Amino acid sequence: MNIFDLYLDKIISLVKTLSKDDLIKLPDNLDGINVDIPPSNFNCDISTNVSMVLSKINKKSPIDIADQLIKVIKSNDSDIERISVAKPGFINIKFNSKYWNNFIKEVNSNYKNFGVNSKEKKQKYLIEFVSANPTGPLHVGHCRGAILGDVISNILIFNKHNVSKEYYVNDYGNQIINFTKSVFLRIREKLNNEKFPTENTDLYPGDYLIDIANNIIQNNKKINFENFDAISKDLTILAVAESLKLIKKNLQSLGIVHDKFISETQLVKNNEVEKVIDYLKKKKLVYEGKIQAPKKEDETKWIERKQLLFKSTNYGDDKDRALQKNDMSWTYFASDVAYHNNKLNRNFDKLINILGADHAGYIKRITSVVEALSNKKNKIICKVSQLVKLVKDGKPFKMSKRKGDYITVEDLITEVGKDATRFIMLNRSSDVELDFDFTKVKEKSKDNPLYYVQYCYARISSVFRHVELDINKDLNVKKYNFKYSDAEIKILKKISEWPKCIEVASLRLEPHRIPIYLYELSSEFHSYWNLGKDDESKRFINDKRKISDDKLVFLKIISNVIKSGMNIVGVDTPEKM
RNA sequence: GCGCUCUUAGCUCAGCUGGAUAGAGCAUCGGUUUUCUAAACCGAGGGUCGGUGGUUCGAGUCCACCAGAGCGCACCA
Repeated sequence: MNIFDLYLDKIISLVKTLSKDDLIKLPDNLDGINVDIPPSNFNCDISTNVSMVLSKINKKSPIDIADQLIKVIKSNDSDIERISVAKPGFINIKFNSKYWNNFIKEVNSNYKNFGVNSKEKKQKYLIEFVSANPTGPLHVGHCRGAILGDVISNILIFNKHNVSKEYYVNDYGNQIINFTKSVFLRIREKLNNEKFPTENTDLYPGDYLIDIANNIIQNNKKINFENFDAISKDLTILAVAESLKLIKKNLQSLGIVHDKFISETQLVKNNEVEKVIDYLKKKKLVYEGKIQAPKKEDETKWIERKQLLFKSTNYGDDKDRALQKNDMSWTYFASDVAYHNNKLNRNFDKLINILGADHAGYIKRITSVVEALSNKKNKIICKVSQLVKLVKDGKPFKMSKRKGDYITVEDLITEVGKDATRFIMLNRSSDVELDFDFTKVKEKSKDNPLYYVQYCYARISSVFRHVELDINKDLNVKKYNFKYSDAEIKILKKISEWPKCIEVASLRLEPHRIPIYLYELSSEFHSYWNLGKDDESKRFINDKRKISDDKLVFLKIISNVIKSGMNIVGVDTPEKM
């Protein structure tokens, strides 16, 4: 139940009636009309700009139109306490207590669906995220995209969409060969005491490879680790499986579970790459040609060569993209084309890809391919998560893959915990770089928004505990005819914004709006709570250790909104802290 | 050189797809605990929304140009 949308419908049907009776002229397009939250310094609940939109065509000032409209609006709505016109021509409405009683009743009895965007068409989504190379455990850099993807899924699921979460396993190509070689050398180190060549920069030096090597030795006693070429294929499968085990464990400790893992090697094996490229050739979108050197590049070093190219310039990319390497094997892009074709064949309504900032340049070519393959625009949405700058003790902290001194997800979770990581990573728009300060995130104080919101829920729980009620049980109130104070209505207004928050978060795939909303709601609640210090009548529990129904249902709906918000974010709401 | 993203208070950032007097937190200064949880609250100071033009009833928000920061620009994934 979105009160802003409901009122917008009301206003629109009202002006339509007026126009039928020839009392007012309407423009062709009514989309400009909206019903919004007024700034807090105006003492009213909702406001609308109708009169500004109607002003031009009626050749009257917005104020005059507004004066005309408020009489009609008021006489059509018994829930209005006060209606007024403000400066440029806004119509401001304040509701009476009957309205807020109905609101609170509605929210309490349908709390499970409060906030769900019911007008959105239910769709089938495929969201691909993380997809880090299976060459070792995840590190901090992967976290943001992982959490972003997970919470976007949660929002879509909350809105009753069908969502499939997928991880694309890049188990094909040079870096995998290097990885397998590194595992092989670690095995040799263990079995034959041959020193691992740490000076070779192509290899993976990390200590986790020793564990992987040990596991493989333990479980595969029959394999003869003499000749790399003889066993490289089998060893790749084993090594990737070990990596994926680590990655899945990392994801699990972040609270993330993917529905499906798709292997690049499998796509290549099934000839899906050839098939899709043949198809694109027939559509004249793949051809043999040359790529010119970018301006920056030293032209003497540039080797121009005929190769298979995809015509992404047809779709606005700056150059066509290579599909084959000079050894004729497929490029990463080629198998990604096949992967996206595979996605499209599974009949999803929308595809979502979550990418890291360093892959942002990749978006154009992949959206081009999806457009070419599906003949549809906007079938795929790519969402970029910007970098996370790590800060430790007030100083930037650089990770180096070379030295192997990067912070893994496991380190992060043991140090700051899953909930704090998720909440902090989401507390900013994904479009901006994020400072992740270890010392601050660990602090259990007001510096940390997670605890601020959790504390709000814990305070409400403590009231329920004191009056011996279960906060998790449904609350049945027989009669709603309460009188709420201005301070309480302020919070009810904030509650009424929850569906709007969800709507925008889901429409624009911006999950950060949820933690921000929860913080604001908590702030208003804490403020209200402290009123009880000076004024005993504002306390929830009275001197007879009882709580009245109005306060009880008021607390209940706040706690429900916090709980469903925190569920979407994927963090706990402890009843005691 | 090209592309993408960003620029809002001393610092870190919100700003609901164009609305009213631009908001939080931190930091600074000053207050509130015989109390349902002080992990909280209240108050004060702090702003040319990077710059210049444009679009319109109305711009932090949209467009153009300029400046600055980050990321990317092979047959690496």
